[in-house]
Amino acid sequence: MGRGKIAIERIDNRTNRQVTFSKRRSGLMKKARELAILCDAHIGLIVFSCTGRLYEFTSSSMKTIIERYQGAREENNCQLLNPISEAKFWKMEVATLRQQVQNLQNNNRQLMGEELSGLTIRDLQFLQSQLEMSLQSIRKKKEHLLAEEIMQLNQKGIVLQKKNVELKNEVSIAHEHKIELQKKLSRESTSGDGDRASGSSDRAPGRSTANDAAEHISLALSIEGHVDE
Amino acid sequence: MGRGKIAIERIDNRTNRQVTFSKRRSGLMKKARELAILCDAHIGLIVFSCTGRLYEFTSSSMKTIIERYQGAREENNCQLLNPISEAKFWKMEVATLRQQVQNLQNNNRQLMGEELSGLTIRDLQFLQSQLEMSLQSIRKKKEHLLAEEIMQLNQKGIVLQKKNVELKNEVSIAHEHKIELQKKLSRESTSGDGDRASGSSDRAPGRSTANDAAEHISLALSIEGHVDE
DNA sequence: ATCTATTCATAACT
DNA sequence: TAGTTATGAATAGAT
Repeated sequence: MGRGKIAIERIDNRTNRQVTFSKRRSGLMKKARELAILCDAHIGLIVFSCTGRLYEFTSSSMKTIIERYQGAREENNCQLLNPISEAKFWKMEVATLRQQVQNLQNNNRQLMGEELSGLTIRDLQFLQSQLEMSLQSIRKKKEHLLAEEIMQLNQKGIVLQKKNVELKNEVSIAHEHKIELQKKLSRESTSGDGDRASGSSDRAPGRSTANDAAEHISLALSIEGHVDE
Repeated sequence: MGRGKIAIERIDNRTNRQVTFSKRRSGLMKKARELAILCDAHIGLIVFSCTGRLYEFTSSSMKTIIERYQGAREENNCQLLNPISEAKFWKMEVATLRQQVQNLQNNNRQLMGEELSGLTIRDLQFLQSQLEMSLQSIRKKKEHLLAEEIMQLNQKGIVLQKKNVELKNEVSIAHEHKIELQKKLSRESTSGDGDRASGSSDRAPGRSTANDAAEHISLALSIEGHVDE
């Protein structure tokens, strides 16, 4: 990237190397910062130039990162670096975290509309608009979920209706078979009556079953819809 | 760089965040390596994902870099002593607190309308009514504060008006004194004119001052009132 | 994981 | 040392 491509190997020209160091260093730091913010990562970046100057980036505190690194990098760090200051460090860490917990709890309470004394009108105004925005995104999310659920129910309904049509066809086919059989029977015996009545009472229940299913589905949808408002 | 530009702020979607973390992490590591090679720099890069996984890059050895860093930062923390168990205890405490902080942060984010994926409609419904209650109590509190402020301003206004009346009286008394003095003077000299003009121009400013103060107070009140809506 | 349209980073130049 | 620009890299979103 740049006017020309360069091989990744030590830059011989002194000035060039310095310029490139400066540019790429800031690029690297920027990327590190972005990664930390975008992905909620904890990052420590230490850079010594070849002249020995120190540059660093941390998303929180380098001390924390290094301690955590040493902790994660096996538990044998008790001898490599401080044993007593380690205890000190963790104690500090505990204090910091306790403070953080306090702050978060306080924040939480305020977001829940509690513990509002001590806030100025401006603070309250800010809180209010924050909550209004929250509500907006929650409502949006909920609408999205509901819409999805409705779509799924609709599709289920369509499938059921199709099945109903198929079943209805099967029923009428079965019915016709039955009529034919009865005709055969009536031809074999002497009487040709007592057949039309049972035929009409068979077809009617077939249609009403399909209608019931459709009504049931739309009822379910309207109930879900009411939850939103 | 990508199909679209994204703002540098925490990525809400969990999957997206993980994918971006993975991509950008390797990008960052690559850049760090290139910088180290190109410019002969000593680099240590530590990355903890938000799930706590550790990734690192070093141009040489992390231990060396960290020691050099701590040396450069002049942190003289070298004294070997005891209680590893104490350290352990505090470490545990830290772990607990970190968990608590995570939970609180999560809670906070949800109250702020972020990180809503994974919540059911019921959860969202609950969150929504919680926020609506919060808003209600915040609005109430704000109204209370505003009412208080308005009352104070009103009282201030009353005090000022009283003072204005007093001052006006003083002014008119002074004016009458002046008239008397001028009458005496005109009796002593020959001319009896050049007095009425200055008299009327004296009294008019006195009234307009009182009116200005009253207008100013009611203006302030109406501005404060607008903040509410 | 792979692909590609875009945005970004930066090598050379000024 | 800082600013500009042409070009190669990185990567967001889609597959």
